[in-house]
Amino acid sequence: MRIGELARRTGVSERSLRYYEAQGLLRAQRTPGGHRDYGEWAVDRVVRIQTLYAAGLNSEKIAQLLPCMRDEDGRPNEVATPKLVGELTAERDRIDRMITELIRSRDVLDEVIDTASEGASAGR
Amino acid sequence: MRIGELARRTGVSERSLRYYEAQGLLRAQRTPGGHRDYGEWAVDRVVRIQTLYAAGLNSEKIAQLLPCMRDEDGRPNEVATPKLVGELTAERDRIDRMITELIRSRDVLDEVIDTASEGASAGR
DNA sequence: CTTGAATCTGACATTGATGTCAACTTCTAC
DNA sequence: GTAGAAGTTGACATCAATGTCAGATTCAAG
Repeated sequence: MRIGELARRTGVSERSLRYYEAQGLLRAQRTPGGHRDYGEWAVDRVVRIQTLYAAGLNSEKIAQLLPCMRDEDGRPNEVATPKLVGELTAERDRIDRMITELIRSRDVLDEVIDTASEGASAGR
Repeated sequence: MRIGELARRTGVSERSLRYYEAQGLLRAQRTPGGHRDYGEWAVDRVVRIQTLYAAGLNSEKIAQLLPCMRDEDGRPNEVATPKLVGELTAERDRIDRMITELIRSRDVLDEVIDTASEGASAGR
């Protein structure tokens, strides 16, 4: 498929897809005329990239991590080096702390929302 | 206390504290000479601000939200308007989705880390 | 008073993914 | 072959919190 379809199917802009390629996250075959041509696997790949970006990893870490991830149908292409494992562990812990903080923030919002809703239904 | 001490005690840079003030998030008394003078309450306030920033809220939302939060010792100073409640609910749901995504990312990292660790201890 | 630490304001830089625009090329359907 | 849709590259803009620097002022202690 070409870039337009991939963008539509993943909800990611063409601009970002080209950026991913520049970052070494997403390779594409080229047509004789130079247009990018993606296989079905690209959809899954883009979703993964987005998820990892959302978790606060930068392009470089994602580029190192992707080949170590298990495909739905197979084994990883690479195994993380000890250095990478160390960095990923740090990321993991960061994400863990972030989850804790987010839960706290969510609880705060819930309380404010609840308070306002109670106040709206009765003059407590 | 003055800005240096507040920065030290909260781990937030002086630059950011001044920025919070400019955004209407953090008020300060002023000495006759114009230096900022904070009460003890400021420490807690800054921590809250940081937590909400980490949750992806922008300055404007935080400014609206802060007066609706319950102080440790008392009731909120304001109750959220219906409009604000709507916006906060959207934020709450966004945070909720983000937590789900983060957990997924954390799991992915754990798997990659575990795979590499297994491989290091035995040739499986 | 003096001196050095701390603070003030204001300006400019940074970061990194993404938006947007321009000029050009390729593809597809007629 | 031709028109219009879709794709290409490259450049510049954006956003928002924070870093950093400069020059001036204030504070606190001797």
